[in-house]
Amino acid sequence: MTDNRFDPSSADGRWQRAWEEAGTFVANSGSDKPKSFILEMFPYPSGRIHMGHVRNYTMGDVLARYKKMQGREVLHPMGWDAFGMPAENAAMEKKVHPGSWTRANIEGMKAQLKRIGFALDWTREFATCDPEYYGHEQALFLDMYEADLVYRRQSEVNWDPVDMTVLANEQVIDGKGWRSGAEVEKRKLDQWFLKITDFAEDLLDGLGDLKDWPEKVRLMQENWIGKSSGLEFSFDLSNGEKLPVYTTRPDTIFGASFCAIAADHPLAQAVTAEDPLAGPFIEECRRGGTTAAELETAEKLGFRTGITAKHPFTGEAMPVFIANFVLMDYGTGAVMGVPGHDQRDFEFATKYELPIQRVVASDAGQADAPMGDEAEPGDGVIVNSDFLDGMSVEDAKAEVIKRAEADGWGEGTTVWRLRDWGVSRQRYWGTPIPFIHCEKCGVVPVPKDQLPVTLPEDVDFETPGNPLERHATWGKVDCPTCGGPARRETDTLDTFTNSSWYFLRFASQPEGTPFDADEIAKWMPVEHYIGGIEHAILHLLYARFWTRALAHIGKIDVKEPFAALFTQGMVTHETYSLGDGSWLSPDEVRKDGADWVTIEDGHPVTAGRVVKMSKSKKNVVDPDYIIDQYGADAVRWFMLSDSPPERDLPWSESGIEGCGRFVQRLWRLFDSYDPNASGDDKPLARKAHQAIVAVAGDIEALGFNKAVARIYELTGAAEKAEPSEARNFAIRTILHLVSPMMPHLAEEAYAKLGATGLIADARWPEHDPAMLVEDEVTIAIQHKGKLRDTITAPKGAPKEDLEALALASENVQRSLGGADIRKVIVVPDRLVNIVT
RNA sequence: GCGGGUGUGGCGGAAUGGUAGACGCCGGGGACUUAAAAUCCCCUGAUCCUAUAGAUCGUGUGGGUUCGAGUCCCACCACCCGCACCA
Repeated sequence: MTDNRFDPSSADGRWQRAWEEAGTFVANSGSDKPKSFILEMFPYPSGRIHMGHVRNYTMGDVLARYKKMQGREVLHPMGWDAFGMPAENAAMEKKVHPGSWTRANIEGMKAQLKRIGFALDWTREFATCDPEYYGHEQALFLDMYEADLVYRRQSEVNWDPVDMTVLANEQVIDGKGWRSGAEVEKRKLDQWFLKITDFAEDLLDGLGDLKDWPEKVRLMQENWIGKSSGLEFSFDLSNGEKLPVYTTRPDTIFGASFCAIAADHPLAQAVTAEDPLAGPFIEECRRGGTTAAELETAEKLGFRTGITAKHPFTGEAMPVFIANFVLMDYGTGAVMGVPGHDQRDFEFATKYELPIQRVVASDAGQADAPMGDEAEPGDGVIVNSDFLDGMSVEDAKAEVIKRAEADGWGEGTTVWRLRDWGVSRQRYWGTPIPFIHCEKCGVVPVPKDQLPVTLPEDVDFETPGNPLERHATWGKVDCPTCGGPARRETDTLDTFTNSSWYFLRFASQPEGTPFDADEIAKWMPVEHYIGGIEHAILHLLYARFWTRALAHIGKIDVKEPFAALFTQGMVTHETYSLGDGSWLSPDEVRKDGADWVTIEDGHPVTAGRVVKMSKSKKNVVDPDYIIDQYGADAVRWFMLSDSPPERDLPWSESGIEGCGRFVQRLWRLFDSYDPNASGDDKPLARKAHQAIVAVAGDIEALGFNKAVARIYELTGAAEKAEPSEARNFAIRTILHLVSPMMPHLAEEAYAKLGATGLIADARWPEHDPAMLVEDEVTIAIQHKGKLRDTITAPKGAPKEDLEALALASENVQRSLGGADIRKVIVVPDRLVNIVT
């Protein structure tokens, strides 16, 4: 009895070793082939590879293998985004060192990745927590410092007054510290910043060149950078001072009825000295977290300062409020309130009973139309505004700016929503910021020959806060300038800096320097960058910024790091819960008829919504376990099938079973290959040629689900066909088309069919253009916009013939019922539509 | 709250403004088998019907443009992602 089953448990490892021994996927920068740099966002070593990683890396892998088949020299590397908070949390909870926890995770996850058979160049692997890597990062940071792209200033953090520690936004839950439960306060600290705003205009302009980025990501970045033009001017205040404000709606200036300033505005501080009630209000504003979402959803609160501002045109005295929704970081930290045409101002004015004046209307006749129960921020005609009356919003903006500039009390300015990037973290497990504080010399950079500034190993996490700060000796150094006693900077860099240049280190990793510009030039930009949509703004913007900054200081000659971006969807799974709200994992439940019950004792289970796999909801499946059952190729196939890659992929047991079956189905098809078969089968040969073109197109567009569907179709056709040369051609074609997706099965079958060498080194099949064209097409016939019949006609048949054939149809005649034909629309090779 | 996205059979989805539901999963029926697994074949949006080479309805909801709309336009609903210290 011949065993015609494919056995992944022996084949997977065998071919993975074969690739490794042959160095099949080691990138050769010296090759004269055209280069392709395929990159997926590197993982944080959290402990185990999850299905989301598998999906992400499978997509990149198919592309990498496909590009290789197209004759490209491919760089497809992997590494570890290894700094970050979870390692410190593990240290606190499990009493393990963040470093050893991270290293152990990397080892385990690397083994998991290797089992999936990814075409990765492991020779370039590194972790961002390697002193070598972060040392180079420190050098680059110092380069940026020298180029005046780094500075220090005060900035707010979430402060836990009980744990006496800085909290990440994630650690603030409903305004309270996650561990202590104490009400979080905003506190100002001296912190390090990168001048990303220097590149605001360029980062915005650059989006226009990113044709192969999703439109939505470009839009999000555009809105994030937030270029706006408006008027900056000063109100004369009743206390004799001036209050500079910025507005994007100078056209509505006649509708202004109050001014609002941020709680940490200098004027607010001044008010505190005179009004005993101001202090407590500012304290109130200081409570709670620092996130924009929190600030904007919080109730709008104001404090009447008693100061008034004089309207520049009407001379009217308007009250000045301290308000919790005004941001000190944006514009001047003060705004004019126009309740009629700004929703936030509207709510504020309603609450504090301030006048709401219409100054924009749908037309001039509507000047006295009453305001509804919300603001009207839209376009219209200016009314009730003296010399602006009758102008469009746009003209009025220009007119007010013109008058302000002519009269010298204000000027048109551009303001960016984008703020400089605060990179200071008061944490241990990150890149030490390479500076030294000297009482005599101030803030002094660590000399480059003393890099890397490495993290001390002997740290404790018994108490919250930054272990670097309380380390007995690490911080004590001599000042590099004067030699006197000094202290190391204890802040570490935001982990987003680690991921802002790792792709450059993948492309080139010399020993003494971060990278070599000539090597970089060979590989960059990344041809395809694949990762989650959650990185649409921050990571991608920071990486674009670092690339520009490094180009600006002459380190590289690359403008945009990622030529094409693809954002893949999440892997989701149904959730299971008991009545008490506790979650159950998929392997704790089974289906009993239409219901779900626990395997253990048959307790009824509620099957809940399909959501992203997460440990907290227990709706996870472990890749290792699935590979044990079905092999790597079935898992890879599942990751690519059915769901479009940019959308969520619902994991299902029946789905992976189907994939497992298809692996065997293909194996039987390959097994049925008859080298002695003869004879033609033109329709099948045509399908094969069409598939070569279609699957290539699908892969290049990252439409893996469509490529999969086409392979199913061709497989079905080949299975049904009688043995022939054409059928053999179809089988060989399927083998090649499927090889980037199911590489282990493909290698096994390739060898079985008598080929020498690896299919991983093979070329994408050639197609015959003459074989792509169909002879006959099916034409739809519509009457009254509905399908009445279909006819078969030669491709390219003239309109008159199609019309005649359509009218000859019995169904069509019945539908017409003798009605007069007014018009016949013929779309060649597609349809005939009869209009009566 | 602000910015961005998604919505099509029981499920995942396909469809340059031109035959809605390709392909897969589930389900039903049959073949093979002592039986099962595996495999193979057929059916599978809903309703009506004289059961058909018929009709009507149907792509989140409500309108609109068009000979023709899942696709374009307007308004809405639901869910998802991001909001600068999660990565």
